[in-house]
Amino acid sequence: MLQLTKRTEYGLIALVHLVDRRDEFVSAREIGDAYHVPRRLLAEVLKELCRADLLLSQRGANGGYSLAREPENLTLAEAVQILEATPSAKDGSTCETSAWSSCDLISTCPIKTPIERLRAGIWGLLNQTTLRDLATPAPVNPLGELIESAQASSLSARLS
Amino acid sequence: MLQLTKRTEYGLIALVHLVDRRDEFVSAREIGDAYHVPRRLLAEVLKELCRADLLLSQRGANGGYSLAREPENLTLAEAVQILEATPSAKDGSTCETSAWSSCDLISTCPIKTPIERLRAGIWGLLNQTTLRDLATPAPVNPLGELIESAQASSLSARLS
DNA sequence: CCAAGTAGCACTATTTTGGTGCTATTTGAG
DNA sequence: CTCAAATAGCACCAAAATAGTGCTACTTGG
Ligand code: SF4
Ligand code: SF4
Repeated sequence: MLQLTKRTEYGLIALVHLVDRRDEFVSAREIGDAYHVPRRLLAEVLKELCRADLLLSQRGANGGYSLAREPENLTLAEAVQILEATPSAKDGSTCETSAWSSCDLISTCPIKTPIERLRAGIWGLLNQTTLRDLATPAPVNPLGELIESAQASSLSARLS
Repeated sequence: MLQLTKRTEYGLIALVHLVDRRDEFVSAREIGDAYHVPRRLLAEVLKELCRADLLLSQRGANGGYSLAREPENLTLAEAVQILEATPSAKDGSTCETSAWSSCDLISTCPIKTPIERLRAGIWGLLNQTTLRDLATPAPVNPLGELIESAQASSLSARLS
C-alpha cells in the first residue's frame, strides 16, 4: 500500500548509519540500540543485506557489518528491491512479475499499462537516489513545489 | 510495500470503466463481470467511492453508479487516497500522519526527511495523472527512458 | 408486488509483516 | 584454552492488514 515496510526502513537506517563508519565493522547491537530498533530483527535484515552483497560482515568478537560499496553508487532502488518482500525476489515488478504472483486480471485489466508506468516512475525515483543522498541531511530548498513543477512539465504529463 | 491494494485497483478499474459511460448508471454487477472481479467486494469499493463523492449512485432497478466529475479533473491521487487504507483517512502521509499511527522512531530516525521527500515524489506522480490519462490507452513513446532522464535532470537529483 | 439494485455493517479467512528462539560457528582477548 | 561477543541460518509465533462474504434494510422501475 505504497509504503515501505519496517524491515526496509530498518535496513535503510542501518545503511545510513554505516556510511560514516567505513573501514570499520559495526555490530547489529550498536545500530539497534542507537535507533531503538529490535536487535534481533535488525540482525536478520543485516544478514539479508549481507547475503545480497551490499554489506560485508566480520564474525566473532569485534565483528559486525560494513558497507561493501561506496555510498555514492548504492541506489535506494537496489536496497529496496532486496529488503522489500522477503519471500519472492521482486524485480522492477511489472504486473506479471510482481508480488502477487502474476495477477489474474492481466488479460482483461484496463489499467495495466498505466499502472506499470506509474511503477516505472516510482522505480525511477528510487534509482536516482543514492545512499549518499539518503545520508546527507538536507542540501537545499523547500522542494515540495519544485517537485510538482518539475513533474508537471516533464514527467507525469505523459504518465498516461 | 510500494504496491496498490486490490481494493484500489478494483476501484480504479471501475472508474476507468465508467469514463465511457457518462450520463448513464452502470451496475456493480456489470463491472464485476466485465473484469472478473468479485462482485460483492467491488460493490463495497464503489460504495466507498460514492461516499467520497467521486461517484453518484442511483438505487433500485436500472440503478448503478456514474462518475460525479469530469475524468479530466479527477486525479489518481484523490482516488488512491480514498481507496488505499480503508480504516484511517490517509492524507499526503508524512511520517507522523502515516498508516503506522505515528512511527515511534521519529525522534531518532535518520532517514525521516529523505523518506518524506520520496513520498512527496510519489504523491506528485499521482497528482499529475488524471482519470482521463488512466483511461486513454497509451498515447505515445516507449517512455521508460524518458522518465529516467526527466527525473535525472530535474527531480531526484535533489531528492536527498 | 417483485426483481434488481444500492446502503450499511459485521464478520471470516488468508496473507503479509513484525518479531522471537535456538543452535552452530567464528574470533579476539584474557 | 576458554570464554564472551559476534554473525549465520532457519524455523517459528503473533499481530496486523487485506481479501472476501453474509445478511438485512431500503429504493425503484416494470
Ligand atoms: S494493474 Fe491490472 S493487471 Fe496489473 S496488477 Fe493491477 S490489476 Fe492486475
Ligand atoms: S522514516 Fe523513520 S520516522 Fe518516518 S516512518 Fe520510516 S522510520 Fe518512522
